[in-house]
Amino acid sequence: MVTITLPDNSTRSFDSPPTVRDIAASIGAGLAKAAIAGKIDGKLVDLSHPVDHDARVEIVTEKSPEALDIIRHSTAHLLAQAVQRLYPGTQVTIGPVIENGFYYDFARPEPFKPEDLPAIEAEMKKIAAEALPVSRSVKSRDEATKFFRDMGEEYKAQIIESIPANEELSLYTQGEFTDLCRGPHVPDTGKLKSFKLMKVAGAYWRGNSDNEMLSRIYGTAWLNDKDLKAYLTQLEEAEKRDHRKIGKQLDLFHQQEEAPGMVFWHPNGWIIWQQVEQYMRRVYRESGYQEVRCPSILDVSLWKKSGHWDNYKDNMFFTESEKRTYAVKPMNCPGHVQIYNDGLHSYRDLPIRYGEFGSCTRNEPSGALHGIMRVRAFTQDDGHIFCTEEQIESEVTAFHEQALNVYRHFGFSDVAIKLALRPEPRLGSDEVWDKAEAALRDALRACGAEWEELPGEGAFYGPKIEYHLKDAIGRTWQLGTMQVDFMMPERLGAEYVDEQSQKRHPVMLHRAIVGSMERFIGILIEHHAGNFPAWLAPVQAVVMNITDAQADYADEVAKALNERGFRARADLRNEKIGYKIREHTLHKVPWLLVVGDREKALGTVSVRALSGEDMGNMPLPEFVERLSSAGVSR
RNA sequence: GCUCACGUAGCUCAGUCGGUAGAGCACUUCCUUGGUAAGGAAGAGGUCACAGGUUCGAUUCCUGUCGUGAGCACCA
Repeated sequence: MVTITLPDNSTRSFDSPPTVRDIAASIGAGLAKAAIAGKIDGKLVDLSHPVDHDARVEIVTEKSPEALDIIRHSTAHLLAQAVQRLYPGTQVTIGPVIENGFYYDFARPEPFKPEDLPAIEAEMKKIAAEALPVSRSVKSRDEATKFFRDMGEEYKAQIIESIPANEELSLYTQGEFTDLCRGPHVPDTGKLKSFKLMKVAGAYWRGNSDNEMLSRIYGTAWLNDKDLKAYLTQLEEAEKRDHRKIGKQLDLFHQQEEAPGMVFWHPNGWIIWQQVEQYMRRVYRESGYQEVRCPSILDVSLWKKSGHWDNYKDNMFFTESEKRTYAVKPMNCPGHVQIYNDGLHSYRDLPIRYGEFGSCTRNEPSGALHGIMRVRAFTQDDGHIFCTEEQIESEVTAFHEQALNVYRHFGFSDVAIKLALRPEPRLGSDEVWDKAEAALRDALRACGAEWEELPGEGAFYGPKIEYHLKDAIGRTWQLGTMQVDFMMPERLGAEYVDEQSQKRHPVMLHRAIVGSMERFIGILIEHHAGNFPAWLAPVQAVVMNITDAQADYADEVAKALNERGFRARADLRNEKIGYKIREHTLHKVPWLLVVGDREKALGTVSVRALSGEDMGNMPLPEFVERLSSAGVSR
């Protein structure tokens, strides 16, 4: 006798152990049909799983939060089966669920091509239509290894060898295809309806670049066609926001072959940069930083002392002169330590905070470059705080507040915090790392923040807090960082004199809010889809005359606006007003001012917002007042 | 760096099964002076990424280099 408790706390008894499917059927035929999997005491299982003891059981249907992952995982198997039907001899490896879909890595001499995808997808649809039942079986380690070796599936055999001995090995079979898998899976392939293969790519076996490259196929899968379509639409939306495209449309910057991973900022783009920089400069000032500036190249000996040479020499640029080797600086911290070291410091001076818009150059691998988001020459809003251990907490909490304010100011309100812990390899003893990690945890706790911990993700000299922001279409970007560093001051000989006249090493905090200016502007472009808030817009207003008769007045209006600190231009071209409006709308100018005979006679402007909204006719001073009160000139 | 794809006018793209290229927009000139998302006409503009090879002939085919894109790996 087995007693089952359902989520509504009702119970059902069975004479012999029922399967999850039996339980669903006993509740209703409709539920049995909709069932995808089950949960026994919170653990996900297949529908065919027997329940041999009293337990709480839940039927997983499309409405359950777990359903999507199961469907995606099963769709990955569907892909593998289709591939093996069409390309016999292809070895299967792994096929996990990822955000929005799944992938499967295959081993074969010829990698898959984009042209192969339609045929594979068609075969998947065919297998889904066959509605093959999916069955689970358990094999011993030796049996399973032999099973896959006999089929020529060397990678699967290797995976089995890496699974801990105490774990059960389960196999899932659908038709002629069997895969090693933890499960659970849908009961039959007919449950898989809304999927699409997206792209092919190379990927290393076990994620290690020393291993052979496999051929990966990415796919997306959803509960229904409507969700699938919505996802594809969202991808199109992301494509429209691409900063490389908008950067070209709005004439913000360009990149060219002779300077891979570097940016040529055009006048429009540089205005945005300056707005961001001036704003961040104010943040430095208001939070007690002194702005400094360091040389771009420094003798390589300094980078050997700091540890950067050991860890990053392959990613640094070097230059030589008169038998000395210099490194183009990849970071600003050693420079800031030199400024700190030039003079004697008392404990009374601490904390000392230096800020710099520091230009860094790193020889990033060519494959890592991406528009202005990942470049070789970039500028950080980089700051370093020299303080005592006791001051860490208050410095970190103050920074935290400041960072959140900045993000809000730029229109980001959804911020997640992560704490990256000690990596391999690293500098320093475990005791020092314990201390550094504890200091950051304490500070976060003091801020009342919630955070996620990322083991192994810290910098080689210290752990770091990371700020991850969500943009307008739900993508996340890591921006700010706060890192505690007990190593660098000692390595580079930074000291202060304490109350007992003893020399001691200060703690160094590395911090950035927007991180790379290039990347941040790229993110701003995509977040706003090019429709910048007026304070960032390269051109805030364009004054357009209707006919030549108002050219002088339009010019006057533009001049008056410029004199009041706004970025305004007059468009006096001999074009129809509709043409000018279209053009400046496409260039995303926040305000379009139309002046004809009426406006000229009355000294007014006719205002049109970027959205197309007609804001009516108003005297120029009133328009200026509106801009000022909207905080546009900051 | 690795795998695959791509590189044609300022931009977006077509095209050439090997006979040195075309559209729209932008640009220049002229006509038009028009009230809220494209008025008309004419003109100019390209060593088809670069370097080799095959060929009577290469933008087209082959090889290499550089760059770009999508992933992987990397991201102090």
